[in-house]
Amino acid sequence: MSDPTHLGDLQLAIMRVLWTRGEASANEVHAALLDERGLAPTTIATMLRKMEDKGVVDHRTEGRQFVYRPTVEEGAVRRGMVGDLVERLFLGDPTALVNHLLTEGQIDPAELKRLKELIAARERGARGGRRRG
Amino acid sequence: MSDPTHLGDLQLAIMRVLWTRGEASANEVHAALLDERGLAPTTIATMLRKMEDKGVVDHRTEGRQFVYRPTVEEGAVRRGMVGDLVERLFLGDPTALVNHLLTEGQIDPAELKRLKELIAARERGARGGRRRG
DNA sequence: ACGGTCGGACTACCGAGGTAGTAGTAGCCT
DNA sequence: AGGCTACTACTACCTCGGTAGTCCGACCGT
Repeated sequence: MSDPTHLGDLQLAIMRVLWTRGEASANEVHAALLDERGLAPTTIATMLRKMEDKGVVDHRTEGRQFVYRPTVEEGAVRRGMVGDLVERLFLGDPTALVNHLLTEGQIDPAELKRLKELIAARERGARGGRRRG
Repeated sequence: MSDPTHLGDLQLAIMRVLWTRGEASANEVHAALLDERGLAPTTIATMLRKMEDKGVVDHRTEGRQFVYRPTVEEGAVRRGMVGDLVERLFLGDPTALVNHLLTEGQIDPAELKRLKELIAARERGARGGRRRG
């Protein structure tokens, strides 16, 4: 439990707001998500509390209101969720996922050269080690 | 809501068995998943029924037992779930997912050249065409 | 000081995945 | 035929995401 690596849809949307703004009150989050999903303010507040419970956000009190802040980084969540998907759907082989992306036509042909550059950069620069851990 | 594009972990494992073998009885599925996750046979059977309910599998009766068959293809599920993830986590940009895979070091350096070949193949051959529908 | 408003707290509820026991039934073996 | 066995069907629970109403307390303005 409390695996910060599994977030639902709403939770992700909320996290996105938090990641973008650094921090936000429940109200601000609600406002930010209003057009995207017309939810009641209480829903957002409840979700935020549940998320704090789970440990993915944090809050401090400012006046009467809570200002929430993410406690997990976007990268970590991405890693977790992508890793999870790769595990479940591609038996742990990330390359298979890339292959899927490629062959299922989800990648714009125009993007292909960008990808090649990415790979080239990866080949040059990144022998295994140097993630900022 | 019968979206065949969202399957849980167990469901995926079951589908994998079904995809691999073409069809299987509840018992066979159970046997196939026994070491991977030590579940009760009834659990598998229940799950299978729920999945039939949801429309992702189908069964025919053979003697006393049900032989289940997938009604959705692996590719469709992959497309759905990967697309979902891309939507939720990468704002609909699949290239960003590839980029993530690359920069997060989840791709073996050795795989990089395979990827380049994949991309090259995609650039050459694959203008939308050659997969069945 | 009092009442209104704003916002968090609590509570409730739904659906789906997951897990499994028990009941029922049909077929088979003796 | 009668009982055993191997299935499925039913049912029950738990967890978690999602959704929202209501309540209560604090703060602010008059």
